[in-house]
Amino acid sequence: MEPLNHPPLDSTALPLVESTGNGLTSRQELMALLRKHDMTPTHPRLLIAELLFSKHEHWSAEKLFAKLNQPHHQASMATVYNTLNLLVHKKLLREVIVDPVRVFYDSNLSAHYHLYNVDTGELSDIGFEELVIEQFPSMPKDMVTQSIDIIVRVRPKHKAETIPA
Amino acid sequence: MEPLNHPPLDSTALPLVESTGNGLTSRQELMALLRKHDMTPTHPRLLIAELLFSKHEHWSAEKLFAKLNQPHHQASMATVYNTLNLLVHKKLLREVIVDPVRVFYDSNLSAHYHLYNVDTGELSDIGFEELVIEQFPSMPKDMVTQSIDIIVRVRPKHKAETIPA
DNA sequence: CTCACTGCAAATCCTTTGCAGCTGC
DNA sequence: GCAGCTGCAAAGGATTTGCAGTGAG
Repeated sequence: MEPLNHPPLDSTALPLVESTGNGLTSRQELMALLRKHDMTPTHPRLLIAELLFSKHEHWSAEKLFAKLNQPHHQASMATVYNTLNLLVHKKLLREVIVDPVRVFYDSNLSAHYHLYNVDTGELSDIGFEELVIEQFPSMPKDMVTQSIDIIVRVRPKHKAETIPA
Repeated sequence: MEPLNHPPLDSTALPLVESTGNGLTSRQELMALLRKHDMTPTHPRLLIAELLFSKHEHWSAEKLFAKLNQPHHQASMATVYNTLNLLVHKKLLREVIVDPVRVFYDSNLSAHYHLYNVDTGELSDIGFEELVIEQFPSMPKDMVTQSIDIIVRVRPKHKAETIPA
């Protein structure tokens, strides 16, 4: 899925690999993926990559760490963060900033947007076709668009607003 | 400036007051504003409100604190945070989350979007008319849209990408 | 006078870093 | 074997909190 009516994105902002997610990527494929991006395919990294790339899902560092700390799975928090940051820099992973205290990582690199349930902290996708931008502002000269993040914050209709103090 | 082709926003998500910013709001007006929202108009709060509401600008807690700590201006960091959070809850201020480590506060409550310069950390406005959403996804039933945050991340064309490790 | 607000400092939370030991190739 | 990676624990930075003192009405 390529940007259609998007303004031109900086080419380096586009995925450097074919969309990795979705399928159950095999061990071999994961190793190849890491190697291709100059990352030594170590055990912890493979475990992390397996979770991230086997299926499009939104992960937080904490959630990932919790999942890893099951039998046969392990990596330290530091390694989880290191690997996540590395994957983001390598553009194999997208950082979704919805809340200063809740950063999500998304292996879905195709153009899409996000729906954030403020009540539950749940994050879900809005397909690229579901939200159409017709007119886009002209960019300042010498500037390139790196990404367009759209977050639609929703909450349950019934839930009364909590306004403290 | 009212939403035009936006999907209907939850009414409580709309400004409860006439757009306060822009003009140089007087001391009296600021006191009235705070009182109207059940906030005791104390000295520190007035100083903070003065900076926030006299002109549409993007403030971080830190920047605000720095500005306050000049002669005749003072408030502790705790009070700055307390006041900012309070104003956000009262919907007199909008939180703009662009970076987990860089939260901005915006007194411009009218519908608009943001342009974030990744290189300098500078945040600027994209007018509501400059970016037109033509098609909007249908919301899950029982859900109301609280806000639509659009952040266009840009960086200087010339600047080489920094990919560590 | 009273309740709410303030400021300080300590506490939290998430994330990063320093560094010694381990591991992929 | 050696560079690169890991884990631990300590450091860091931003925000929050506890609490005694202060000030608005």
